Amino acid sequence: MNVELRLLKSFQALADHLNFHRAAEELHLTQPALSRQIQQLEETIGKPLFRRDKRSVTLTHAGRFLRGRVSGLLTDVTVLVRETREAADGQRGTLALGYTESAMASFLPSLLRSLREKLPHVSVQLKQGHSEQLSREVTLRRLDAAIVSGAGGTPIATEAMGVVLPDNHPLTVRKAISLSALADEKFILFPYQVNPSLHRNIISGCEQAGFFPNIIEEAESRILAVNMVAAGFGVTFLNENLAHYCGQGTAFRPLKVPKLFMQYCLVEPADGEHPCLDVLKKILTGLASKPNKA
Amino acid sequence: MNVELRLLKSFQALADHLNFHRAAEELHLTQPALSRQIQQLEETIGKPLFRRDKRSVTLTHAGRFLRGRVSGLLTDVTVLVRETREAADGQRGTLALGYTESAMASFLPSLLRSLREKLPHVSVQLKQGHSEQLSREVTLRRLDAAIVSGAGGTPIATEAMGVVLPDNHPLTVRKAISLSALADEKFILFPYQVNPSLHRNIISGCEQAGFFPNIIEEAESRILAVNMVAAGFGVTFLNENLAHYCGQGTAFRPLKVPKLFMQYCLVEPADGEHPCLDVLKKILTGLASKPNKA
DNA sequence: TTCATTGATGCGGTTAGTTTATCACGAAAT
DNA sequence: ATTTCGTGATAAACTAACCGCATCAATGAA
Repeated sequence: MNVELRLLKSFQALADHLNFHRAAEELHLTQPALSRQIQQLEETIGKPLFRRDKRSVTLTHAGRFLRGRVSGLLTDVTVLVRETREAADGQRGTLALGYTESAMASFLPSLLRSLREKLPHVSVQLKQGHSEQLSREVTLRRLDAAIVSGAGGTPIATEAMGVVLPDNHPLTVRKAISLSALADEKFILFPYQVNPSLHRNIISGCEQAGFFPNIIEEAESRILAVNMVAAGFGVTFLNENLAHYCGQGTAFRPLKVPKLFMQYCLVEPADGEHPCLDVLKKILTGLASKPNKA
Repeated sequence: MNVELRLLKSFQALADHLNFHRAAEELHLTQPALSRQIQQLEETIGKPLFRRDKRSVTLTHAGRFLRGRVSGLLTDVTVLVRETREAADGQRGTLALGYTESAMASFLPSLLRSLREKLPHVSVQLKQGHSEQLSREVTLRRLDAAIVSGAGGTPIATEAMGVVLPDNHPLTVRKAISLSALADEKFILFPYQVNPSLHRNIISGCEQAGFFPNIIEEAESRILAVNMVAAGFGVTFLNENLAHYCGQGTAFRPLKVPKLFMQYCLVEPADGEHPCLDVLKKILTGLASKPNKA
């Protein structure tokens, strides 16, 4: 014999009314049906829960104990059902989100803040990584989605790039620099494997400006690239939003049109139906309407 | 449509195995039955919990959320059933116990200590009062039982009484005093209403010793009676176990046979089937075997 | 193709639950 | 004392739910 929630609900009603007829009425049952249910519950427990005094029903010791606990259990169940429905709508649960360093350095903080506001009960599990690696983890279902720089998903944001020059460089006199003016420079770029799309973007951009960039170094991080510029190794490109990375010994200048752009994409799994992502995308379109907010 | 525990158990099994056949096997069901149950659960939730990929079953977002919570709920239920069974055996629940001042002053502390040891999960709610009042509350079911002095229940302990004399009283030279030697004394007793049985006991004891006691005062509490003895109003009777109540100006002397006794009784309700009381009675017989332990 | 494995579905039988009607008991009213 | 009402338990008939069997459709492997 097995306990079912229906039996516990019947028990609660009877414990409240201490009267089979009225309790059955509240449960939309007939009195004999309730009688059987209570018998069944008492059978599974093994001991009587009510004392039938031919005139009135009273709780036994075990019944009193149970009464004090059923209520909590039943509300637990209804809460669980409700919250599961909310989870289906994306209001609850977990969102494992991958992101790149550059995304975190620009629009991701405000995106996450909006997400927390819209979905306060969703726990966002963040994991930083490189674009390629994050995309792989999404297809392996170890991440629910990832925000990467480069192609490979739905575009969600673009950021213009600028040039980082040594502060003694003659071009620093200009407020903005055209790509063709950099034809003879030495370039420090990201490794191709870390962000192939950006790498290709830069090279094709230079080729359209009439030269092939002389890449003398590949730096693992943006800060390292800036430091190498300060040390005089060459010049590098940097998102306009990250211009504050440039400190002592360097100067940041935006590019003239045609600019170079860094593309951010949202990578989702094949049958992606994670409901939180719908909310996230809605927030993204909201952010896009007021560009470069971060 | 309503959620039943059977459905949640089936959900858990399928969420564990992600395979209808193996989950059904574990549940001692056939695969179609499980299929229907999952459909039914998804119908009540309103959203799918599993993604059937024609080749494999995976959890949806809502399913993942639910999986993390069902386990706790199901164990809550089994724990509740188990603890209710324990409550029926008296291992859990509440015991509302009335007691008199004198009981607490003698054997009740050790009784309660034993009770806590035998029934650590039973919360004992104590209420002090006079015998008559406590017996009434038991019949009104506001108390599960009461330990009173006097008749009216099953006898559980007897304590010999002694005499409290002013320390300048000539009888203090004797180590024990016969009741008949007190024929000419003035007596301070408990009010009749507070403990009629004791009152009657004392008077009939005195009559058998050949005199009717000269009651000059009725004191509400034992301490008060002792103080009145110290003030020279007369003499009083006191349980031997409470001899330490006698301080400055008084002297306690046991009675010679035939002694006076105070009877303690356990008062239970008419259909008393509170399981904790069985344990309590077993402890009481244990205490009786080593008398005057407290 | 052929076979095995996946989950879904239609059907018949069984079980469990519900209803209606009745019984046995006790208290209160007459 | 008798009647009347209200209590919960019970029997029989009906209904709905559920389970198991057989089968189907879709997919992947040999």
